[in-house]
Amino acid sequence: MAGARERARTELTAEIVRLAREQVERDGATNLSLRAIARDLGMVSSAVYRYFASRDELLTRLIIDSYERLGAAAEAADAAVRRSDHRGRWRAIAHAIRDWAIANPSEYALLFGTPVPGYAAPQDTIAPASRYTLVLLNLLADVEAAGGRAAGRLAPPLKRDLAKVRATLGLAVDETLMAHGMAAWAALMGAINLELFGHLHNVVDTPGARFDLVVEQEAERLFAGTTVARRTSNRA
Amino acid sequence: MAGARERARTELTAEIVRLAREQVERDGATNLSLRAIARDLGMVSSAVYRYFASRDELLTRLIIDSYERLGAAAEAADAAVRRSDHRGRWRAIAHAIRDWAIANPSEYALLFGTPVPGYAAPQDTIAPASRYTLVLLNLLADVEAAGGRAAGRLAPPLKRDLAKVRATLGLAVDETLMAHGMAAWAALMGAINLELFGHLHNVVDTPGARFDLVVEQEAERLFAGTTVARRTSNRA
DNA sequence: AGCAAACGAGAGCAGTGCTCTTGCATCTCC
DNA sequence: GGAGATGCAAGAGCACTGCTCTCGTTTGCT
Repeated sequence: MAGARERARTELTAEIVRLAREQVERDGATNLSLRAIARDLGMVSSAVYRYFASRDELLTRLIIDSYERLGAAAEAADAAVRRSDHRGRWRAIAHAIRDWAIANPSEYALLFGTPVPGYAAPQDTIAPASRYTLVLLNLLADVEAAGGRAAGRLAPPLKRDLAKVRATLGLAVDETLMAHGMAAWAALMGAINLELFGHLHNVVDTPGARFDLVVEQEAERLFAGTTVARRTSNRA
Repeated sequence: MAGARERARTELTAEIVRLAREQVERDGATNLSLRAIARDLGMVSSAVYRYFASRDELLTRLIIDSYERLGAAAEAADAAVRRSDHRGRWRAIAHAIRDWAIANPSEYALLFGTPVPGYAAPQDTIAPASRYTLVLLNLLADVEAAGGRAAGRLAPPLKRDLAKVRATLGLAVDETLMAHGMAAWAALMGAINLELFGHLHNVVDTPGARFDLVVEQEAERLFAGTTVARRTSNRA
């Protein structure tokens, strides 16, 4: 089995992806060049098209991989904290996402930056894309199970959407709590975006401290009503 | 005065910018092509370089214009609300920013999406860039003047940075309140980003309703302690 | 009137994504 | 094991891109 041809194919495919990722990290996604990859490989440009039908297809592959890495980072951070320490888990997840973004700015931009105009995300990206959000949703479910509730009243259409999400994912999370969780998610991503895309220059030089603030504020909002876990070590 | 040559120059410059903006709106910033503009103008591509030294310079011009428009929209929305109705002003500003983003997605992406790798924002973009944030900061100053205070303790380095900002801008805003304002700002931009860049697909179909939620939550956080304005019409 | 600056046109360089043909290597089926 | 189908790399080529340089012409200022 594993004919020489097939093995060469998978190896070359992996090599292309590796070089592509290097290029994206160095020059950004817009400057990804199939021809440059071909040159590095000692091949002619048309040969690369045997492995990826187009530049977009290669980009899609990179996007999927990046989502998986981000998801893995979030999962690992979450898993390292005691299950009942919801605040600690939130902090860990949020910082893991930010740390990953800081460490891999080009990849983060690939996922959360400007979408390429012509490019429509294919179906096979949505599963990996939801991996890191699932970590947050699972945390919400645990909060709910521990008796956490969120105050407030939701607009009926939003409530309906969220009920649908709950049904689809099979998660036991109250719509209101989920809505608060999504607001926290938006604040988290917004803080990272502002920091990473340079909108804080000439404003604040310590984005890390500001990020902590956002995380803490969201924690306060999400877990203020939670009546669990005799207050033990809550510090990160 | 206004020699024919000079007049022709300013007219052509304006025409180039107009065509460039059209192109960005239609095809996105990455697909902006000087050659295409030259074609539309009936000129040869090299002639355009008499007016803009490079593609980046033209993009910078577009960015500045867009920041000005966004700033103007925010200012207008703020001005339409009674000064003492801080909640209403926050709502108006937030919705104005979002509405502008929805109406001009490509321009918004130009401002807040992935920065072009090689591109460093020139000095002359930072003043227009801070125009819409100034609207928010002025609101904070009014809240402060009305006796609004924010709870919580800030990390010393963040507090120092914010004090510097206050000194630079000459704004009378407590650091803690400013920090809360910046968190609200991050949440606002995060919500818009997620909505506009398609990260809510397969999650929530009514981003408008969800956006309202974020705005309301931030309003709650910012103005909970404010002890002003006998509660009158607070509805948008 | 004379001169310098501004200007548009054109050719050209280096790069891009992508297609098509051509010949060789490999794998598969009889 | 040989014959035919398939996979693959190479090369040429098309239609683009940003940008540079040169070369006449037009314009405006002195």
